Amino acid sequence: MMNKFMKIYEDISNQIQEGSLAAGSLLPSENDLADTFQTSRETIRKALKILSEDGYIHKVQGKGSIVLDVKKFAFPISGLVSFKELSKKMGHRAKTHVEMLQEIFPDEGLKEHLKLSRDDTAWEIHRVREIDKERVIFDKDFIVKKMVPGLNKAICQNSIYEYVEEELGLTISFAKKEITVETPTEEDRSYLDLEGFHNIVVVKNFVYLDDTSLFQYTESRHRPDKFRFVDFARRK
Amino acid sequence: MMNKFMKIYEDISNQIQEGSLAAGSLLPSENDLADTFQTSRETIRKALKILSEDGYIHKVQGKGSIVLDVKKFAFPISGLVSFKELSKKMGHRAKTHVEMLQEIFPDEGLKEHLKLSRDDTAWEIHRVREIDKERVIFDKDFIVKKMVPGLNKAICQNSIYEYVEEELGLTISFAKKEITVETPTEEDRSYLDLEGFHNIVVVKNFVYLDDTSLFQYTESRHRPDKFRFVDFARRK
DNA sequence: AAGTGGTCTAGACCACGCA
DNA sequence: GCGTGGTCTAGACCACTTG
Repeated sequence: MMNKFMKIYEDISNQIQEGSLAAGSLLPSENDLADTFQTSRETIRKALKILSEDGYIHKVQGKGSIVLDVKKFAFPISGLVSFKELSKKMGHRAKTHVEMLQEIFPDEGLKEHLKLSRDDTAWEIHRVREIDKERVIFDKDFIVKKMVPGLNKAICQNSIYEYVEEELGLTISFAKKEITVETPTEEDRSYLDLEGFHNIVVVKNFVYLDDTSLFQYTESRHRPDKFRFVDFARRK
Repeated sequence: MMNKFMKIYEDISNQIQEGSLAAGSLLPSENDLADTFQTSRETIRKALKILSEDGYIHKVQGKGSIVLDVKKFAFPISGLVSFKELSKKMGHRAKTHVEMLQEIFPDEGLKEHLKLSRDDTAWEIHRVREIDKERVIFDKDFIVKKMVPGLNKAICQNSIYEYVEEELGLTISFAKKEITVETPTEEDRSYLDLEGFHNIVVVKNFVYLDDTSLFQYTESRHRPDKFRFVDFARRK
Protein backbone atom coordinates (compact mmCIF):
# COMPACT_ATOMS: atom_id res chain seq x y z
CA MET A 1 0.00 0.00 0.00
CA MET A 2 1.19 3.45 -0.87
CA ASN A 3 1.20 6.50 1.30
CA LYS A 4 -1.71 8.84 0.97
CA PHE A 5 0.40 11.75 -0.23
CA MET A 6 2.15 9.51 -2.74
CA LYS A 7 -1.15 8.42 -4.21
CA ILE A 8 -2.20 12.04 -4.53
CA TYR A 9 1.16 12.81 -6.14
CA GLU A 10 0.70 9.96 -8.64
CA ASP A 11 -2.84 11.01 -9.40
CA ILE A 12 -1.99 14.63 -10.10
CA SER A 13 1.25 13.97 -11.97
CA ASN A 14 -0.59 11.50 -14.21
CA GLN A 15 -3.23 14.09 -14.97
CA ILE A 16 -0.51 16.56 -15.89
CA GLN A 17 1.27 14.09 -18.15
CA GLU A 18 -1.96 13.09 -19.88
CA GLY A 19 -2.82 16.74 -20.36
CA SER A 20 -6.12 16.65 -18.53
CA LEU A 21 -4.48 19.29 -16.37
CA ALA A 22 -3.24 21.76 -18.96
CA ALA A 23 0.11 23.51 -18.72
CA GLY A 24 -0.36 27.10 -17.65
CA SER A 25 -3.59 26.47 -15.78
CA LEU A 26 -4.00 26.60 -12.03
CA LEU A 27 -4.49 23.57 -9.81
CA PRO A 28 -7.51 23.65 -7.49
CA SER A 29 -6.63 25.32 -4.22
CA GLU A 30 -5.11 23.27 -1.42
CA ASN A 31 -8.33 23.45 0.54
CA ASP A 32 -10.33 22.19 -2.44
CA LEU A 33 -7.88 19.36 -2.99
CA ALA A 34 -8.07 18.44 0.69
CA ASP A 35 -11.84 18.13 0.28
CA THR A 36 -11.82 16.13 -2.93
CA PHE A 37 -9.09 13.76 -1.72
CA GLN A 38 -10.73 13.50 1.70
CA THR A 39 -7.60 14.40 3.59
CA SER A 40 -6.00 17.24 5.52
CA ARG A 41 -4.36 20.21 3.92
CA GLU A 42 -0.87 19.30 5.19
CA THR A 43 -1.05 15.99 3.35
CA ILE A 44 -2.03 17.79 0.15
CA ARG A 45 0.88 20.14 0.71
CA LYS A 46 3.26 17.20 1.02
CA ALA A 47 2.13 15.91 -2.37
CA LEU A 48 2.39 19.35 -3.97
CA LYS A 49 5.88 19.78 -2.52
CA ILE A 50 7.10 16.76 -4.44
CA LEU A 51 5.25 17.78 -7.60
CA SER A 52 7.04 21.09 -7.36
CA GLU A 53 10.44 19.49 -6.78
CA ASP A 54 9.91 17.26 -9.78
CA GLY A 55 9.06 20.17 -12.04
CA TYR A 56 5.37 19.43 -12.50
CA ILE A 57 4.02 22.57 -10.88
CA HIS A 58 5.16 25.90 -9.57
CA LYS A 59 3.62 27.41 -6.46
CA VAL A 60 3.05 31.13 -6.03
CA GLN A 61 1.88 32.50 -2.73
CA GLY A 62 -1.43 34.27 -2.88
CA LYS A 63 -2.10 32.95 -6.36
CA GLY A 64 -2.03 29.20 -6.63
CA SER A 65 -0.14 26.30 -8.14
CA ILE A 66 0.63 26.65 -11.84
CA VAL A 67 0.90 23.55 -14.00
CA LEU A 68 4.20 23.48 -15.90
CA ASP A 69 5.01 22.17 -19.34
CA VAL A 70 6.56 18.72 -18.93
CA LYS A 71 6.84 17.64 -22.55
CA LYS A 72 10.61 17.75 -22.69
CA PHE A 73 12.11 14.45 -21.63
CA ALA A 74 15.76 13.64 -21.48
CA PHE A 75 18.61 11.32 -20.64
CA PRO A 76 18.06 11.27 -16.91
CA ILE A 77 21.52 10.89 -15.43
CA SER A 78 20.18 13.19 -12.76
CA GLY A 79 19.17 11.44 -9.58
CA LEU A 80 20.30 7.90 -9.04
CA VAL A 81 19.41 5.87 -12.07
CA SER A 82 21.14 2.70 -13.10
CA PHE A 83 21.93 1.87 -16.68
CA LYS A 84 19.47 -0.97 -16.53
CA GLU A 85 16.55 1.29 -15.73
CA LEU A 86 17.74 3.51 -18.53
CA SER A 87 18.05 0.77 -21.08
CA LYS A 88 14.49 -0.32 -20.39
CA LYS A 89 13.36 2.97 -21.83
CA MET A 90 15.63 2.50 -24.81
CA GLY A 91 14.27 -0.94 -25.62
CA HIS A 92 16.64 -3.25 -27.42
CA ARG A 93 18.94 -0.54 -28.60
CA ALA A 94 21.06 -0.85 -25.46
CA LYS A 95 23.43 -3.67 -24.47
CA THR A 96 25.97 -4.32 -21.73
CA HIS A 97 29.27 -6.18 -22.06
CA VAL A 98 31.12 -7.23 -18.93
CA GLU A 99 34.77 -6.92 -19.95
CA MET A 100 36.43 -7.53 -16.62
CA LEU A 101 35.59 -8.75 -13.11
CA GLN A 102 38.49 -9.29 -10.76
CA GLU A 103 39.52 -8.98 -7.17
CA ILE A 104 42.25 -6.43 -6.63
CA PHE A 105 44.50 -5.13 -3.91
CA PRO A 106 43.64 -1.47 -4.08
CA ASP A 107 46.35 1.16 -4.36
CA GLU A 108 46.55 4.07 -1.96
CA GLY A 109 44.29 6.39 -3.94
CA LEU A 110 41.50 3.88 -4.07
CA LYS A 111 41.90 2.97 -0.41
CA GLU A 112 41.39 6.63 0.28
CA HIS A 113 38.27 6.76 -1.89
CA LEU A 114 36.64 3.64 -0.50
CA LYS A 115 37.93 4.23 3.03
CA LEU A 116 39.35 0.72 3.06
CA SER A 117 41.27 -0.69 5.97
CA ARG A 118 44.49 -2.67 5.57
CA ASP A 119 44.03 -6.06 3.87
CA ASP A 120 40.60 -5.19 2.48
CA THR A 121 40.27 -6.11 -1.15
CA ALA A 122 37.92 -4.73 -3.74
CA TRP A 123 36.16 -5.79 -6.91
CA GLU A 124 37.15 -4.05 -10.08
CA ILE A 125 34.52 -4.28 -12.81
CA HIS A 126 34.71 -3.01 -16.36
CA ARG A 127 31.50 -2.78 -18.31
CA VAL A 128 30.93 -1.35 -21.75
CA ARG A 129 27.54 0.02 -22.73
CA GLU A 130 26.52 -0.24 -26.31
CA ILE A 131 23.82 1.95 -27.78
CA ASP A 132 22.71 1.43 -31.38
CA LYS A 133 25.71 -0.85 -31.98
CA GLU A 134 28.20 1.77 -30.87
CA ARG A 135 30.28 1.36 -27.74
CA VAL A 136 29.80 4.75 -26.11
CA ILE A 137 29.98 4.32 -22.33
CA PHE A 138 32.67 2.64 -20.26
CA ASP A 139 31.72 1.99 -16.65
CA LYS A 140 34.52 1.28 -14.23
CA ASP A 141 33.34 0.17 -10.81
CA PHE A 142 35.17 -0.43 -7.56
CA ILE A 143 33.24 -2.15 -4.79
CA VAL A 144 34.35 -3.18 -1.32
CA LYS A 145 34.59 -6.95 -1.56
CA LYS A 146 33.50 -7.89 1.92
CA MET A 147 30.19 -6.16 1.32
CA VAL A 148 29.38 -8.13 -1.84
CA PRO A 149 31.37 -11.37 -1.58
CA GLY A 150 29.27 -13.33 -4.07
CA LEU A 151 29.53 -11.02 -7.04
CA ASN A 152 29.71 -12.72 -10.42
CA LYS A 153 29.52 -11.97 -14.09
CA ALA A 154 25.80 -12.64 -14.45
CA ILE A 155 25.03 -10.09 -11.78
CA CYS A 156 27.22 -7.48 -13.45
CA GLN A 157 25.52 -8.22 -16.74
CA ASN A 158 22.17 -7.54 -15.17
CA SER A 159 22.29 -4.87 -12.47
CA ILE A 160 24.58 -4.62 -9.49
CA TYR A 161 22.18 -2.20 -7.81
CA GLU A 162 19.33 -4.63 -8.12
CA TYR A 163 21.39 -7.48 -6.66
CA VAL A 164 22.65 -5.43 -3.76
CA GLU A 165 19.24 -4.11 -2.84
CA GLU A 166 17.05 -7.13 -3.48
CA GLU A 167 19.36 -10.06 -2.75
CA LEU A 168 21.58 -8.61 -0.06
CA GLY A 169 19.01 -6.33 1.51
CA LEU A 170 21.33 -3.33 1.58
CA THR A 171 19.89 0.09 0.93
CA ILE A 172 21.60 2.46 -1.45
CA SER A 173 20.61 5.85 -0.23
CA PHE A 174 22.59 8.70 -1.67
CA ALA A 175 25.50 9.60 -3.92
CA LYS A 176 27.86 12.40 -4.68
CA LYS A 177 28.32 12.90 -8.38
CA GLU A 178 30.95 14.89 -10.21
CA ILE A 179 31.11 15.60 -13.92
CA THR A 180 34.35 16.58 -15.62
CA VAL A 181 35.88 16.36 -19.08
CA GLU A 182 39.18 14.56 -19.52
CA THR A 183 41.56 13.22 -22.13
CA PRO A 184 40.83 9.60 -23.05
CA THR A 185 43.20 6.99 -21.65
CA GLU A 186 44.47 4.00 -23.60
CA GLU A 187 41.88 1.97 -21.72
CA ASP A 188 39.11 4.25 -22.94
CA ARG A 189 40.34 3.90 -26.50
CA SER A 190 40.47 0.13 -26.30
CA TYR A 191 36.94 -0.22 -24.94
CA LEU A 192 35.06 2.51 -26.78
CA ASP A 193 34.50 3.59 -30.36
CA LEU A 194 36.34 6.87 -30.02
CA GLU A 195 37.45 7.42 -33.61
CA GLY A 196 38.25 11.11 -33.81
CA PHE A 197 37.26 12.15 -30.31
CA HIS A 198 39.75 14.06 -28.19
CA ASN A 199 37.80 14.21 -24.95
CA ILE A 200 35.76 12.00 -22.71
CA VAL A 201 33.10 12.97 -20.18
CA VAL A 202 33.76 11.43 -16.81
CA VAL A 203 31.00 11.04 -14.25
CA LYS A 204 32.48 10.09 -10.91
CA ASN A 205 30.07 8.61 -8.47
CA PHE A 206 30.46 7.98 -4.77
CA VAL A 207 27.64 5.70 -3.69
CA TYR A 208 26.72 5.41 -0.03
CA LEU A 209 24.57 2.96 1.86
CA ASP A 210 21.91 3.76 4.38
CA ASP A 211 24.36 3.58 7.27
CA THR A 212 26.45 6.25 5.44
CA SER A 213 29.29 3.86 4.67
CA LEU A 214 30.83 4.29 1.22
CA PHE A 215 29.91 1.29 -0.83
CA GLN A 216 31.05 1.91 -4.34
CA TYR A 217 33.17 4.23 -6.39
CA THR A 218 32.25 4.41 -10.06
CA GLU A 219 33.58 6.20 -13.07
CA SER A 220 31.21 6.33 -15.97
CA ARG A 221 33.13 7.42 -19.03
CA HIS A 222 31.01 8.72 -21.89
CA ARG A 223 31.81 9.55 -25.46
CA PRO A 224 31.17 13.31 -25.54
CA ASP A 225 28.66 13.30 -28.38
CA LYS A 226 26.48 10.80 -26.56
CA PHE A 227 26.53 12.57 -23.26
CA ARG A 228 23.66 14.67 -22.03
CA PHE A 229 22.77 15.75 -18.52
CA VAL A 230 19.52 17.45 -17.67
CA ASP A 231 18.62 19.12 -14.45
CA PHE A 232 15.74 21.05 -13.00
CA ALA A 233 16.85 23.68 -10.52
CA ARG A 234 14.94 25.91 -8.19
CA ARG A 235 16.10 29.24 -6.87
CA LYS A 236 17.28 28.95 -3.27
CA MET B 1 12.98 38.02 10.46
CA MET B 2 13.65 34.47 9.46
CA ASN B 3 11.33 31.53 9.68
CA LYS B 4 11.64 29.38 12.72
CA PHE B 5 12.60 26.27 10.75
CA MET B 6 15.17 28.27 8.78
CA LYS B 7 16.82 29.46 11.98
CA ILE B 8 16.97 25.89 13.20
CA TYR B 9 18.42 24.85 9.85
CA GLU B 10 21.08 27.56 10.06
CA ASP B 11 21.90 26.68 13.63
CA ILE B 12 22.39 22.98 12.96
CA SER B 13 24.16 23.37 9.62
CA ASN B 14 26.59 25.80 11.26
CA GLN B 15 27.32 23.32 14.01
CA ILE B 16 28.01 20.66 11.40
CA GLN B 17 30.32 22.90 9.41
CA GLU B 18 32.22 23.98 12.51
CA GLY B 19 32.55 20.38 13.55
CA SER B 20 30.85 20.71 16.92
CA LEU B 21 28.48 18.13 15.50
CA ALA B 22 30.87 15.46 14.29
CA ALA B 23 30.42 13.53 11.06
CA GLY B 24 29.16 10.05 11.78
CA SER B 25 27.45 10.95 15.03
CA LEU B 26 23.71 11.06 15.57
CA LEU B 27 21.69 14.23 15.95
CA PRO B 28 19.48 14.45 19.05
CA SER B 29 16.09 12.91 18.39
CA GLU B 30 13.34 15.02 16.85
CA ASN B 31 11.50 15.13 20.16
CA ASP B 32 14.62 16.32 21.98
CA LEU B 33 15.22 18.98 19.35
CA ALA B 34 11.62 20.12 19.61
CA ASP B 35 12.17 20.62 23.34
CA THR B 36 15.49 22.43 23.10
CA PHE B 37 14.31 24.72 20.28
CA GLN B 38 10.98 25.26 22.02
CA THR B 39 8.92 24.29 19.00
CA SER B 40 6.79 21.48 17.64
CA ARG B 41 8.15 18.32 16.12
CA GLU B 42 6.82 19.10 12.62
CA THR B 43 8.83 22.31 12.57
CA ILE B 44 11.97 20.41 13.52
CA ARG B 45 11.18 17.95 10.77
CA LYS B 46 10.94 20.76 8.24
CA ALA B 47 14.43 21.91 9.18
CA LEU B 48 15.84 18.38 9.07
CA LYS B 49 14.25 17.84 5.65
CA ILE B 50 16.28 20.69 4.19
CA LEU B 51 19.44 19.60 5.99
CA SER B 52 18.94 16.21 4.40
CA GLU B 53 18.33 17.66 0.93
CA ASP B 54 21.47 19.74 1.24
CA GLY B 55 23.59 16.75 2.17
CA TYR B 56 24.24 17.67 5.80
CA ILE B 57 22.50 14.70 7.37
CA HIS B 58 20.95 11.40 6.47
CA LYS B 59 17.82 10.15 8.20
CA VAL B 60 17.18 6.49 8.98
CA GLN B 61 13.86 5.36 10.38
CA GLY B 62 14.07 3.79 13.77
CA LYS B 63 17.63 4.95 14.22
CA GLY B 64 18.12 8.66 13.93
CA SER B 65 19.71 11.37 11.84
CA ILE B 66 23.35 10.78 10.95
CA VAL B 67 25.67 13.72 10.44
CA LEU B 68 27.45 13.50 7.08
CA ASP B 69 30.93 14.57 6.11
CA VAL B 70 30.64 17.94 4.37
CA LYS B 71 34.29 18.80 3.92
CA LYS B 72 34.28 18.39 0.18
CA PHE B 73 33.27 21.62 -1.49
CA ALA B 74 33.07 22.25 -5.18
CA PHE B 75 32.31 24.43 -8.13
CA PRO B 76 28.61 24.80 -7.46
CA ILE B 77 27.03 25.06 -10.89
CA SER B 78 24.30 23.01 -9.34
CA GLY B 79 21.25 24.98 -8.32
CA LEU B 80 20.89 28.48 -9.60
CA VAL B 81 24.08 30.34 -8.92
CA SER B 82 25.23 33.36 -10.86
CA PHE B 83 28.83 33.90 -11.85
CA LYS B 84 28.95 36.89 -9.55
CA GLU B 85 28.15 34.85 -6.48
CA LEU B 86 30.78 32.40 -7.64
CA SER B 87 33.46 34.98 -8.21
CA LYS B 88 32.97 36.29 -4.70
CA LYS B 89 34.29 33.00 -3.44
CA MET B 90 37.20 33.17 -5.84
CA GLY B 91 38.26 36.63 -4.73
CA HIS B 92 40.12 38.70 -7.31
CA ARG B 93 41.00 35.78 -9.50
CA ALA B 94 37.78 36.14 -11.51
CA LYS B 95 36.87 38.87 -13.97
CA THR B 96 34.07 39.56 -16.44
CA HIS B 97 34.39 41.23 -19.84
CA VAL B 98 31.25 42.38 -21.61
CA GLU B 99 32.11 41.82 -25.27
CA MET B 100 28.75 42.56 -26.83
CA LEU B 101 25.38 44.05 -25.91
CA GLN B 102 22.96 44.58 -28.75
CA GLU B 103 19.32 44.47 -29.65
CA ILE B 104 18.51 41.81 -32.21
CA PHE B 105 15.60 40.57 -34.27
CA PRO B 106 15.58 36.95 -33.23
CA ASP B 107 15.59 34.18 -35.81
CA GLU B 108 13.02 31.41 -35.77
CA GLY B 109 14.94 29.09 -33.46
CA LEU B 110 15.35 31.71 -30.81
CA LYS B 111 11.73 32.84 -31.13
CA GLU B 112 10.83 29.26 -30.40
CA HIS B 113 13.11 29.15 -27.38
CA LEU B 114 11.99 32.41 -25.86
CA LYS B 115 8.38 31.99 -26.99
CA LEU B 116 8.52 35.44 -28.58
CA SER B 117 5.63 36.94 -30.47
CA ARG B 118 6.02 38.74 -33.80
CA ASP B 119 7.94 42.03 -33.56
CA ASP B 120 9.40 41.23 -30.15
CA THR B 121 13.10 41.92 -30.01
CA ALA B 122 15.69 40.50 -27.68
CA TRP B 123 18.99 41.44 -26.12
CA GLU B 124 22.01 39.45 -27.13
CA ILE B 125 24.83 39.62 -24.62
CA HIS B 126 28.29 38.13 -24.87
CA ARG B 127 30.35 37.94 -21.73
CA VAL B 128 33.70 36.33 -21.22
CA ARG B 129 34.76 35.11 -17.80
CA GLU B 130 38.39 35.19 -16.95
CA ILE B 131 39.84 33.06 -14.17
CA ASP B 132 43.50 33.42 -13.25
CA LYS B 133 44.11 35.52 -16.39
CA GLU B 134 42.75 32.83 -18.68
CA ARG B 135 39.56 33.32 -20.67
CA VAL B 136 37.75 30.07 -19.92
CA ILE B 137 34.00 30.71 -19.99
CA PHE B 138 31.94 32.38 -22.69
CA ASP B 139 28.39 33.30 -21.63
CA LYS B 140 25.92 34.01 -24.38
CA ASP B 141 22.63 35.40 -23.12
CA PHE B 142 19.35 36.11 -24.87
CA ILE B 143 16.78 38.09 -22.91
CA VAL B 144 13.32 39.28 -23.96
CA LYS B 145 13.81 43.01 -24.40
CA LYS B 146 10.42 44.22 -23.25
CA MET B 147 11.04 42.62 -19.86
CA VAL B 148 14.34 44.41 -19.28
CA PRO B 149 14.21 47.59 -21.42
CA GLY B 150 16.90 49.49 -19.52
CA LEU B 151 19.71 46.98 -19.77
CA ASN B 152 23.18 48.45 -20.17
CA LYS B 153 26.80 47.47 -20.07
CA ALA B 154 27.35 48.32 -16.41
CA ILE B 155 24.55 45.97 -15.42
CA CYS B 156 25.96 43.16 -17.54
CA GLN B 157 29.35 43.78 -15.99
CA ASN B 158 27.89 43.35 -12.54
CA SER B 159 25.02 40.85 -12.44
CA ILE B 160 21.93 40.67 -14.59
CA TYR B 161 20.19 38.49 -12.02
CA GLU B 162 20.76 41.04 -9.29
CA TYR B 163 19.41 43.87 -11.45
CA VAL B 164 16.34 41.94 -12.51
CA GLU B 165 15.47 40.87 -9.00
CA GLU B 166 16.39 43.94 -7.00
CA GLU B 167 15.74 46.81 -9.42
CA LEU B 168 12.89 45.40 -11.48
CA GLY B 169 11.28 43.35 -8.73
CA LEU B 170 10.92 40.26 -10.90
CA THR B 171 11.41 36.87 -9.30
CA ILE B 172 13.58 34.28 -10.96
CA SER B 173 12.19 31.04 -9.76
CA PHE B 174 13.41 27.98 -11.63
CA ALA B 175 15.49 26.82 -14.54
CA LYS B 176 16.00 23.87 -16.80
CA LYS B 177 19.63 23.12 -17.35
CA GLU B 178 21.24 20.86 -19.93
CA ILE B 179 24.88 19.91 -20.18
CA THR B 180 26.40 18.67 -23.42
CA VAL B 181 29.80 18.59 -25.07
CA GLU B 182 30.22 20.18 -28.48
CA THR B 183 32.79 21.24 -31.02
CA PRO B 184 33.97 24.84 -30.53
CA THR B 185 32.64 27.40 -33.00
CA GLU B 186 34.71 30.19 -34.50
CA GLU B 187 33.04 32.46 -31.97
CA ASP B 188 34.25 30.27 -29.11
CA ARG B 189 37.78 30.33 -30.50
CA SER B 190 37.78 34.10 -30.83
CA TYR B 191 36.61 34.70 -27.27
CA LEU B 192 38.34 31.98 -25.31
CA ASP B 193 41.88 30.70 -24.83
CA LEU B 194 41.26 27.36 -26.47
CA GLU B 195 44.78 26.55 -27.68
CA GLY B 196 44.73 22.82 -28.28
CA PHE B 197 41.20 22.03 -27.11
CA HIS B 198 38.87 20.15 -29.40
CA ASN B 199 35.70 20.29 -27.32
CA ILE B 200 33.69 22.73 -25.34
CA VAL B 201 31.22 22.06 -22.53
CA VAL B 202 27.92 23.78 -23.16
CA VAL B 203 25.50 24.46 -20.32
CA LYS B 204 22.16 25.55 -21.74
CA ASN B 205 19.90 27.29 -19.33
CA PHE B 206 16.24 28.14 -19.63
CA VAL B 207 15.40 30.62 -16.89
CA TYR B 208 11.81 31.17 -15.86
CA LEU B 209 10.15 33.85 -13.78
CA ASP B 210 7.67 33.35 -11.00
CA ASP B 211 4.71 33.57 -13.38
CA THR B 212 6.30 30.70 -15.37
CA SER B 213 7.12 32.90 -18.36
CA LEU B 214 10.48 32.17 -19.98
CA PHE B 215 12.73 35.07 -19.28
CA GLN B 216 16.15 34.19 -20.52
CA TYR B 217 18.00 31.64 -22.59
CA THR B 218 21.67 31.27 -21.79
CA GLU B 219 24.49 29.22 -23.14
CA SER B 220 27.48 29.04 -20.86
CA ARG B 221 30.39 27.66 -22.85
CA HIS B 222 33.26 26.30 -20.75
CA ARG B 223 36.73 25.23 -21.63
CA PRO B 224 36.62 21.51 -20.79
CA ASP B 225 39.56 21.47 -18.40
CA LYS B 226 37.97 24.20 -16.29
CA PHE B 227 34.57 22.62 -16.09
CA ARG B 228 33.30 20.80 -13.07
CA PHE B 229 29.78 19.98 -11.99
CA VAL B 230 28.95 18.52 -8.63
CA ASP B 231 25.67 17.10 -7.51
CA PHE B 232 24.22 15.43 -4.47
CA ALA B 233 21.59 12.86 -5.33
CA ARG B 234 19.20 10.86 -3.24
CA ARG B 235 17.68 7.54 -4.16
CA LYS B 236 14.06 7.87 -5.27
C1' DA C 1 9.44 -2.80 25.10
C1' DA C 2 11.28 1.59 24.36
C1' DG C 3 12.82 4.93 21.32
C1' DT C 4 13.45 6.49 16.74
C1' DG C 5 11.69 8.68 12.46
C1' DG C 6 7.31 8.60 9.02
C1' DT C 7 2.54 9.80 8.30
C1' DC C 8 -1.65 12.16 9.15
C1' DT C 9 -4.93 15.27 11.33
C1' DA C 10 -7.69 19.70 12.44
C1' DG C 11 -7.07 23.86 13.47
C1' DA C 12 -4.77 28.51 13.88
C1' DC C 13 -2.61 32.64 12.19
C1' DC C 14 0.32 35.08 8.71
C1' DA C 15 1.89 36.99 4.00
C1' DC C 16 0.67 37.78 -0.42
C1' DG C 17 -2.12 38.64 -5.03
C1' DC C 18 -5.97 40.37 -6.87
C1' DA C 19 -10.21 42.66 -7.69
C1' DG D 1 -11.66 41.86 1.79
C1' DC D 2 -11.34 37.47 0.14
C1' DG D 3 -8.89 33.52 -1.32
C1' DT D 4 -4.47 31.84 -2.05
C1' DG D 5 -0.28 29.46 -0.29
C1' DG D 6 3.30 29.56 4.00
C1' DT D 7 4.13 28.58 8.80
C1' DC D 8 3.29 26.50 13.15
C1' DT D 9 1.06 23.68 16.69
C1' DA D 10 -0.20 19.47 19.69
C1' DG D 11 -1.43 15.27 19.39
C1' DA D 12 -2.20 10.60 17.34
C1' DC D 13 -0.82 6.31 15.33
C1' DC D 14 2.41 3.52 12.43
C1' DA D 15 7.01 1.35 10.88
C1' DC D 16 11.34 0.45 12.07
C1' DT D 17 15.76 -0.47 14.90
C1' DT D 18 17.85 -1.86 18.93
C1' DG D 19 18.40 -3.85 23.43
